[in-house]
Amino acid sequence: MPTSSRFVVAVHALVALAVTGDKPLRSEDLAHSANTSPVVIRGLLSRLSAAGLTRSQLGAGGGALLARPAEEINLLEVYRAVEDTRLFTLHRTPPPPDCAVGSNIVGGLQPALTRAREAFEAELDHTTVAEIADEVARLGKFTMPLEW
Amino acid sequence: MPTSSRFVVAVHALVALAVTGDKPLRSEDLAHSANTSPVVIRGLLSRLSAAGLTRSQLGAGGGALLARPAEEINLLEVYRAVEDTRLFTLHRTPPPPDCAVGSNIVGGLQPALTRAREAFEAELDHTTVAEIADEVARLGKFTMPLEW
DNA sequence: GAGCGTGTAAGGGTGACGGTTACACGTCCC
DNA sequence: GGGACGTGTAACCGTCACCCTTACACGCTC
Repeated sequence: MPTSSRFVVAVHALVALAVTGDKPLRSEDLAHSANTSPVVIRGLLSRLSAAGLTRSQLGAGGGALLARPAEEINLLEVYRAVEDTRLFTLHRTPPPPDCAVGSNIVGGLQPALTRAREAFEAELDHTTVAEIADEVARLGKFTMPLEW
Repeated sequence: MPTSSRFVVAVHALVALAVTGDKPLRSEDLAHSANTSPVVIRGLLSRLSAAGLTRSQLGAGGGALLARPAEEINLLEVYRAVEDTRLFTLHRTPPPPDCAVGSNIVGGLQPALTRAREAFEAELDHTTVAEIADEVARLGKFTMPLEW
């Protein structure tokens, strides 16, 4: 089972902020770009700002901004901000303790699962939002900052 | 969002078969060990046998057996047999093509997502069911084959 | 041939997810 | 200072995957 779409949409929003520069973007603008609703975007921005990745300006002319340069935001931070980071679901109901296999399978399996998760997260850790933004600019043949 | 519990339960079943040796185990036995229902186990065994990891003996005294030595079954095979291997969900509805970010975000992000998935799968690839079974036997202080 | 065990289909309960509506609050602009 | 703007959050709903249960036809062993 895959993750939710929150991660990809959150990266989408951060990339949009990165290519736009210092101009605040409204949740409505981001929602249009990601083809979702402003409330969903605001929910994501709420998590991202709690994680220190974005900040918001209220009032007219307001919107969301990156709290840090895009070069200093990596995908692991985004992932942790918006997703449940447990990659594996254990048994819905725990195995019986009187079973030699059932009582030890989780302990025996945990190290391998942890290694897999760490390898996954390490890969996200060394990709930045700026790199994705650069790639998007290259594919879209535009230069930053992008005017909307 | 995590995977389903199918992966962990499938490994559980394979480990149970591994520690038991050549004796077939019924879906009911495996269900008891994993604290789930026989039908769920049979659904998993159906996928595992399709992937060439187990085989089933019908009739009285029948049950499931490993199709190969546990040393030759790695966790990646199990994972691929029972799970949806797409780790990331893209936008629920695709971004509009007239948006410079929306039309290129997927292409720009894909390489990073692929690297993360490959790192994850590579880790699963070099752990075998036999290793997990050994670890479970060590934790449970029993020797294989285990009598039930 | 009788019983055992598998394989699979159908139906239901549960929970996460994403969309929508609604509204209170803070902030900027005139 | 008043009004418009935009955020933040709660509540509700439809949808879907997941897992459980029941049910039953088929094949194999004894």
